[in-house]
Amino acid sequence: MMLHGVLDKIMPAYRQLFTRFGVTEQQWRVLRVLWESGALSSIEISRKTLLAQNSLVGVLERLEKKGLIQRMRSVEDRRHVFATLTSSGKALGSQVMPELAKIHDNIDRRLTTEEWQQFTYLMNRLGQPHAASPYVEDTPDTPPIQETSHG
Amino acid sequence: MMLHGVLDKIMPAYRQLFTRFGVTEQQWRVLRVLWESGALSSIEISRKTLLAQNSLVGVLERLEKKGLIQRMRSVEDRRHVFATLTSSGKALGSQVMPELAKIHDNIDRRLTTEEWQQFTYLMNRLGQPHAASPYVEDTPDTPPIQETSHG
DNA sequence: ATGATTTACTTCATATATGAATTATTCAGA
DNA sequence: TCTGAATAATTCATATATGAAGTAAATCAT
Repeated sequence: MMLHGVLDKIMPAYRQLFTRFGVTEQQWRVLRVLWESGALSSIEISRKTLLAQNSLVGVLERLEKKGLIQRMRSVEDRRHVFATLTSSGKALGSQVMPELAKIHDNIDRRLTTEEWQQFTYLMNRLGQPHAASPYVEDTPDTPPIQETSHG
Repeated sequence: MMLHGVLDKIMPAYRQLFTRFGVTEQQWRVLRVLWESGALSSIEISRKTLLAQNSLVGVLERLEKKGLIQRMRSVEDRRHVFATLTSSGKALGSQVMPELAKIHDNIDRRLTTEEWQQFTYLMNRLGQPHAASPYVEDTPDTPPIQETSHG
């Protein structure tokens, strides 16, 4: 509940910025990872943005419709669909970045460096189920392979 | 992003429980506050559950359709719509509670008491815009209502 | 009182989120 | 080689999330 509360308080500022540039938060997340990593397959984008594959389909569609990205199937493995930024997609990035930095900076200043470390530490702990507990998180009969995604 | 990551990791366990009982997480949030507070107006439910009014409309509709709650307009102020639990709504609550406690307990154990205090502290700080910044967040005149628990 | 506002709720259009099922490919094993 | 399991992407149905607009009922200022 507290997590939702914090998100409800910090996201509007971001959302307000993105809508001013005609994209949504999720769409921006995709643009961002593309900006940083170049061409990525849908599944890689999914991992980096924490957006589910099926949700991602629509996001990519809308981004392509806006002319910000381009999709194409891989030649080696035709199951993969790669996405790349178009020139206008890159342009949008450089326009939003400075404004984004302001918001990001403000949030950064809300905690000290030490507190941010604490924050990261606590978030990691919260994400891991308690070991000495009878409770078992949804890991049916999956082999001892460490889950990488979110579900 | 980290906040999303944590939510993605802790929510599935809850969701799995709720779907087993035929309700969604949001629907449960509503049931829970009703269980605790009795009859509540839509706007009060909205505040306590952090669900937007317009989203809440649908949630309440579906809960009513399932026979778990009942809606009726206030007589004093006919703008208010109050919701109350039906007998089966209460029954569901007592069924889910124990299971819910297990999950909640496991999450509770992931941090020590001190760490939980740290957590609460950091979350509050994160929700408040940095004072000495030119950046202004849209904070109307909402009174300083303090959230009590993390469950 | 009465028009202008505000308040509580609802509706709309659009964008996700989620779990289940499909499709197209690739891969592994008899 | 042929078949069945595994992958990556997509589709579907249903439930929200969000911002904007609309309604009806209460309040305020004049």
